[in-house]
Amino acid sequence: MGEGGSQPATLADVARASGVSRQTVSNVINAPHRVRPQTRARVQEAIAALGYEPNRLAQALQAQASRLIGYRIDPMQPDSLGTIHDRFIHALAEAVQAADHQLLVFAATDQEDELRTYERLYRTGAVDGFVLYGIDHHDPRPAALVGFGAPAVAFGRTDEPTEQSWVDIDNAAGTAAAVDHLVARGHRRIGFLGWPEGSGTGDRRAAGWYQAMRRHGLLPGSADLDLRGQDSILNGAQLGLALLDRPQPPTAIVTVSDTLAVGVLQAARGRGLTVGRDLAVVGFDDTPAARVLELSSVSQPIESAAVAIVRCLLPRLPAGRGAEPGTEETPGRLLAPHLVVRASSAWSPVPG
Amino acid sequence: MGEGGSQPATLADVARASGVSRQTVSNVINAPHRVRPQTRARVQEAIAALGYEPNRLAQALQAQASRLIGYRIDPMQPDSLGTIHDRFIHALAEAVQAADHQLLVFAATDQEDELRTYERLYRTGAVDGFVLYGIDHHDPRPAALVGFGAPAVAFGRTDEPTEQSWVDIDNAAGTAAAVDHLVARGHRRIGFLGWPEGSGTGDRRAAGWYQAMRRHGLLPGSADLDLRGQDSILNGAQLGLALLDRPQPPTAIVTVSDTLAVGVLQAARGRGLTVGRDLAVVGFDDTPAARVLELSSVSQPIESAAVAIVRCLLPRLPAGRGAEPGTEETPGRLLAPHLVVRASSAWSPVPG
DNA sequence: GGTCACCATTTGAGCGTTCAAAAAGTCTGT
DNA sequence: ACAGACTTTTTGAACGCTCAAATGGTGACC
Repeated sequence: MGEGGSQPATLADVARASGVSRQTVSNVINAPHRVRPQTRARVQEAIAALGYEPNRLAQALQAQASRLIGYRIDPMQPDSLGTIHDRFIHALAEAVQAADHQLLVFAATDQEDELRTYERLYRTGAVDGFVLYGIDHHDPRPAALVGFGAPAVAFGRTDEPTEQSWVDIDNAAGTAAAVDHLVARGHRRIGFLGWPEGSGTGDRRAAGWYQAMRRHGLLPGSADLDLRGQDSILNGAQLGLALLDRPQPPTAIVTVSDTLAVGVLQAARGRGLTVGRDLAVVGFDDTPAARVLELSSVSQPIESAAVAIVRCLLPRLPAGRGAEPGTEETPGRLLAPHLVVRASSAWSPVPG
Repeated sequence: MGEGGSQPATLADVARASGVSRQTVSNVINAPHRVRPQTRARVQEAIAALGYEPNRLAQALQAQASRLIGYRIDPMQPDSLGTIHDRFIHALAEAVQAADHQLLVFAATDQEDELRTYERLYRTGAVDGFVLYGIDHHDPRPAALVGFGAPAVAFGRTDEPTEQSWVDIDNAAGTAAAVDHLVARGHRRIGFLGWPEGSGTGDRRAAGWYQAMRRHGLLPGSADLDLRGQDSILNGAQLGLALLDRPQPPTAIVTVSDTLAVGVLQAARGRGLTVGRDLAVVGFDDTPAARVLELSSVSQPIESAAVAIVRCLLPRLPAGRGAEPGTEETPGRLLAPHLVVRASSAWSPVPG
């Protein structure tokens, strides 16, 4: 086990110590069945004695596979509350490590720089592929990666109809679950605060509200309770006030994000309403802020998403072992979120 | 520029295309002055035509330097608000890239796993060194890394008195600045909410409050306004109420973290006080939550910290160019934070 | 014109690993 | 005892790059 601060042992060192050739040592590690048990034992002893571990750089060069996955972290946008981005990175790192790869994380100043970096990292062999975060339709990044042949899987759906190129949350199901929950509590007038049309993700969350409302026979009656705006607390407060000042105000509000929901909490307070008693609010993303503020929120199964992404990516990587035939099941590309109910939506408008 | 989806060009390809040997191409890139201008031009033309970029794996193997820095991301603790951890990773990635390195980010399940991973990554040549986050005295990690000779720099001070092994924020100066600011606004009774004794960082922040209070002649008069508890919003609220219910309550409260500060905001609301009008509050870390809640907070210069860390690490890395003699200035190990004043502490208790 | 110094370029080797093929060893059956 | 069919082990080459040393060209100087 020992070993001072000296240079790490190499295959040749182990070979010399156990009186065999380098290749035999290599075989002991990579194809033990080819080596006579007696020799194998002797070599393994030497491996343990020298604390040998194969040099990853040399393996990478020979295999033409760095076993690194590239991932761009974007600077967080200053307006919104803490995101679930950090949860995603952590989950991704874990998933990638489970597949004997590692995560190479880099920063880019803008999108042009990002694209250049993707290409450089890939062409210099620094990474074998990429994971993309926050991708939506019409994003140029997936196409650019396909352009120079880099394997990539996006979190968020891309334009490519083909193969396994993305994994996404079933956003519509999330808002629909929020509506179902509120209806079950007895709410009939349920508002929605969303993002401006055009963001696929926001549109799908809006569609979930719309479909669930229609399913419960609450449309077109509540059609005027659907407002949109940029993702900021201030906007959430303003739009929230607009809803609360309606002649027939909603008893519950579903939002497209926790950020907007926090704004609604402020608006309610501004109108003298106690959330959870006079008004129900449900956010989206289950950020730390939601936990802290006792805000019900739609939680994305982001750990499962990371695992699914890696499962999609792996077979397309040079070092991707062909995935044992038994475990061949197509990974779900659309993952179901689940609603976390907290005090902000515990209230029922009708007695009983 | 072109190039389809074919294999990237190698040094040999460029050499063939421009009619010289591999080494000459290598020299054009790494030591251009050794090559006759005419030849150089021809080779550079071929490089551009083939879109050649040196293979990083091959360089790494030859140089025995991966030019990767290892960094463990820990799962965020569920209780506190969003941290500044994500800001740090981003800043670190940028700083590392500026030095022609990259960041390898990994997850570990516990500390034992973390230490094992450090050693494995280092001994397999996967990384050249490490950056440690959230280190305090008596943390076993720095010593473990020294144990197998891996270069590492910590954010937060280590036990080693030697060399450049850490960079830290001047925590005491942060809380002191908060006190100074409040005193300048006319406050005389300024409370402090800290962490339990034993965390070096928390102790230093407490010391900053204590020293500044003494300097302004407010001690021992206000000595009973110093309370401690674990970092959670609930604790902040409870300790905040304890302070506000004193016979002579404070007019301002400095906290060791934004998390506790948010608790104080809740406590104030619970007692019918409006923060910024009846009570001043200052947090620590300048998290997104502070921005959103208009909470004054001590902001850590985390981008500068990342740069300083890389500057400490670089000369100890195998690929670390010896740092041009001109820029030899010792990087500051203790960085000054600055106070961001917002509505929560805009109030003055005395007229004028 | 030959020796020397100097610049430009090439050759050979090696970083640590694995693949492919060759060589050596072991067993069986006749 | 020897061919054939194994199994086990070794050799040589390669991945793409850079270091160290060798080679080829130029001109200057006596």
